[in-house]
Amino acid sequence: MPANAAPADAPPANSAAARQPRAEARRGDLLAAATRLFAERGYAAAGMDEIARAAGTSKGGLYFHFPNKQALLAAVIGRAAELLRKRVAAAMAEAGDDPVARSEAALAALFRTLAKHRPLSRVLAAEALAAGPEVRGRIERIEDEFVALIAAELRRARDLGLTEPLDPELAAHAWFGMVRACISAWAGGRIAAPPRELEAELRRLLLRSAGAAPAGERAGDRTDD
Amino acid sequence: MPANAAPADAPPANSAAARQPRAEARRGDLLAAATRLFAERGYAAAGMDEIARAAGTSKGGLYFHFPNKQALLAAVIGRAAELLRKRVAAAMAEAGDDPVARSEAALAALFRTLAKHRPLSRVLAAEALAAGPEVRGRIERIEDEFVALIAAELRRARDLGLTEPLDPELAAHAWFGMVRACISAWAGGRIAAPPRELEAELRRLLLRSAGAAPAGERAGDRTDD
DNA sequence: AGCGAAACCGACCCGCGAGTCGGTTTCAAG
DNA sequence: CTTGAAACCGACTCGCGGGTCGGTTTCGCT
Repeated sequence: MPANAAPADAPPANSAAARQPRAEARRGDLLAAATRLFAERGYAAAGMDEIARAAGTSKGGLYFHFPNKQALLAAVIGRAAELLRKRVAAAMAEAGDDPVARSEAALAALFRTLAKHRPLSRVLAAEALAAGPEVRGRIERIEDEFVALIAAELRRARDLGLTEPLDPELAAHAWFGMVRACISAWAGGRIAAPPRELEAELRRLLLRSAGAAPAGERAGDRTDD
Repeated sequence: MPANAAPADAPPANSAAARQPRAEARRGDLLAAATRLFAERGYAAAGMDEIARAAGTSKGGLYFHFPNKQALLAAVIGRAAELLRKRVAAAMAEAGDDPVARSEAALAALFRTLAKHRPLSRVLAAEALAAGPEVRGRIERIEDEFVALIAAELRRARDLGLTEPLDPELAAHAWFGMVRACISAWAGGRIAAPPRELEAELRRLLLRSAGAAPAGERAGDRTDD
């Protein structure tokens, strides 16, 4: 009997194959549980059985949806990437044309999304890097995607004379690093400030580092959820 | 026969007990091999047997020097911490009294040391976080040590009016994050610039983010652009 | 030379957890 | 109601790797 056929990795939303919604829900639970446990105990220490139980199902059920542990991690990361992409793209689109405003918006969206999903950022930041070169590469590519996004805006800003002369790629990496470090220090309780102030202060640091004035004074955009 | 007695964790340089230098050398080889392999394959994936062999010895020999895998990792981290402490302290002492100069020096030392020991920074940055909460805490404490060092200088600088108003703790975390991100992007070949330029550009970003002029411009040195 | 401890070796043990598999339940279509 | 495929279950397998241990070599000391 052909037991496991595994719906691969990303066939849910498209085509006609959208099987029972119940399966989709389970898949979601599994992904959520995996994210939580990977973050809490670490990739290596989190057991498949444990994850399955945490999602209210069994090992067999888990292996029906994901062919192996690596694939599970990959799915978790993929989901995270998609979430971040969506939020950042939306924020940038809403910010208009000004490259400084777009950079600000992108960073703010990144910050808020990561802050809202601590376990996820933990997985992205640390646990996943210990799971082998393939996954490590995958994460690096996602990071670079965002860095490139920001670097492009920074280049435009620089060429328009809105910032000091700088290396856009390097600056974008540095910005990303700042956001990450602050998020993780905050998530670990090593910074006391509430997210709102943290974000404001961080924004000041970022803009000053590029030598840019705070875009237009139209900063009061609402992008919560 | 009492086989393993394990020289604990840090008794080498002090007191009279400095046993055969040959043992000390082995210990060093072991530590080096462990650092390399932890960085390359990850803590979980690196096997004790593999590490022993890479150091030119055997499992038994490895277990003579370190009681278990965790302790080996702890020793690797401890060694790294000591190296960083030494370099940074020396650089700061050499930089005199000016808090901006001291911050610059500390960051530069951090940068250079990490850049010179890629595998080590990899272990510090990622692998070790996946090895359990105890080790994770240990690393966080080391980081916080340096962050506190820089934060203190930043606070002084701010109170002297040498920088814009800012939150020293947050800024220190952000600085640390910038350095880390740039190092890891560079080590991964994702930034092309040679270390010298990278360091210079990074220094510019750091100082601008605090709104501080390079220390040299206020003293005898002149550094136009 | 001869003794004893430090240093080292590597075959073996054993628990743990990823992955398997035959079977059972759910459910939509006919 | 029947049927068969999708979805799910959980006991079992099995290799891998951390840790052990009895034995062997090195070497300082007298």
